[in-house]
Amino acid sequence: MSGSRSTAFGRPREFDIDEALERAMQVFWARGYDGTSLTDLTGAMGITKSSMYAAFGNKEQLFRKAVERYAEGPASYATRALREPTARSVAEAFLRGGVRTTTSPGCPTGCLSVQGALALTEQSRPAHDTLVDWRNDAGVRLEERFRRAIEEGDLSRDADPGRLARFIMTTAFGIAVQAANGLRADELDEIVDTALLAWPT
Amino acid sequence: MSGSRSTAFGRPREFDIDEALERAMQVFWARGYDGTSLTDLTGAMGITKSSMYAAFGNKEQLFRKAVERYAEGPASYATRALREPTARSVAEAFLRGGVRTTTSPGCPTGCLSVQGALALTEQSRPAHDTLVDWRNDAGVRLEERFRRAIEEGDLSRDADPGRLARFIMTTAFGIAVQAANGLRADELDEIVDTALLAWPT
DNA sequence: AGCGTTCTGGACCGATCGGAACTTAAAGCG
DNA sequence: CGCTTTAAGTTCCGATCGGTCCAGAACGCT
Repeated sequence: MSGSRSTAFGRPREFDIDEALERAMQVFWARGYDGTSLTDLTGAMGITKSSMYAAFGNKEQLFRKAVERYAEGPASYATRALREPTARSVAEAFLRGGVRTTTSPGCPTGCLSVQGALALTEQSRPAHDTLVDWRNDAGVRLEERFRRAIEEGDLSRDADPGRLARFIMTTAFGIAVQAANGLRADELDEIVDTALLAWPT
Repeated sequence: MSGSRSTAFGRPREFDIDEALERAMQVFWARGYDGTSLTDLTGAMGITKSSMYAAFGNKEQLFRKAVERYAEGPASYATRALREPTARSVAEAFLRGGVRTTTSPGCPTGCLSVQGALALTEQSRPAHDTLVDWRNDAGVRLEERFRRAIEEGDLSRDADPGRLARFIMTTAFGIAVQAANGLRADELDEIVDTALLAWPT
């Protein structure tokens, strides 16, 4: 973890490591892991390969850190949504947040967790697995939140938390693909409206 | 279009062009356009690069032909679904078909049209555009079918065909991602059940 | 000043990328 | 039999891939 030590010993870093990571995240977001070369990355980050390797390790570790930054930044709506008071408002906040992030101006369309490494290749396996785990974790957290909602009484005891979580996650993933397909935010919000019609009363 | 001429003039082709295309489709399906190298392709196809170039042109054209084969093969459920008698049964057949194809044993999980080239890179732009067009076309055909259903009276005049089509497409894309995520067919079928609860009465 | 430590820029690495070229092989036809 | 045509197999191409190495530069510390 030498990348975050700010107590300078030796020559100080000449670039902003957060800014560089932000740029790397944007490139991975737009082009995916396989489609992004070191030249793409260092070009966008404004640093040389040696600086990148010294600060982040290698391409694979840089991707992992970019995903972490994505989770805490553009995808932070997911964690925030879990704090909504009812299961239904959790689901709605989750989907609305997905719409906003996948269509945010100045950012690539779509979702890094979906288009970062959906296909599985030899060299993208670590990146692929990272994203599979993250997507599944998100579903599990949603399921646990829905289970709590049943205990709290704002969701019917007949409801299946796992099934609802998988449905919401599916809708969110579909929205990410549609955003990459060029759909506008208002069209995606209509999709959220429609999906929520399936929500148990 | 010299690839399909079977009237032999000159040395006859020693491999089955359909079989080779099938293999190429499978590789693109699993690894995506960017993640697939010519070595991957020719290795799976059992031919050399020169044979591939002579028969299919280049990697990009091979991808296009693989997508066409996918559309007529594994994804043919989409066209068949449109012939269902009612809008609702069209939607259900479309989604059930998606579940079956994205979880078919012996084939890669997920959907070629989604994971073939979701991210946009310099070299994948043609493949990416091909898939964007195809996905949007599928939505348009669904929308037209729903519009016809309104005229035929099996769908309410209050329904919005475009909105419904986008919702069904979104669910189908989400299912493709979930399949790539490792969900089982029965879990995906539950998602279809849930999504159809949003269908207008 | 000298030293240890860390960062920078650029040269360099073997491997692989998509693709072209060239030779050899197998067919029909006169 | 040549002659033409097309496919197969091999070699080679320039470019790029992810990654390493090294000399020099910029700091804190003594």
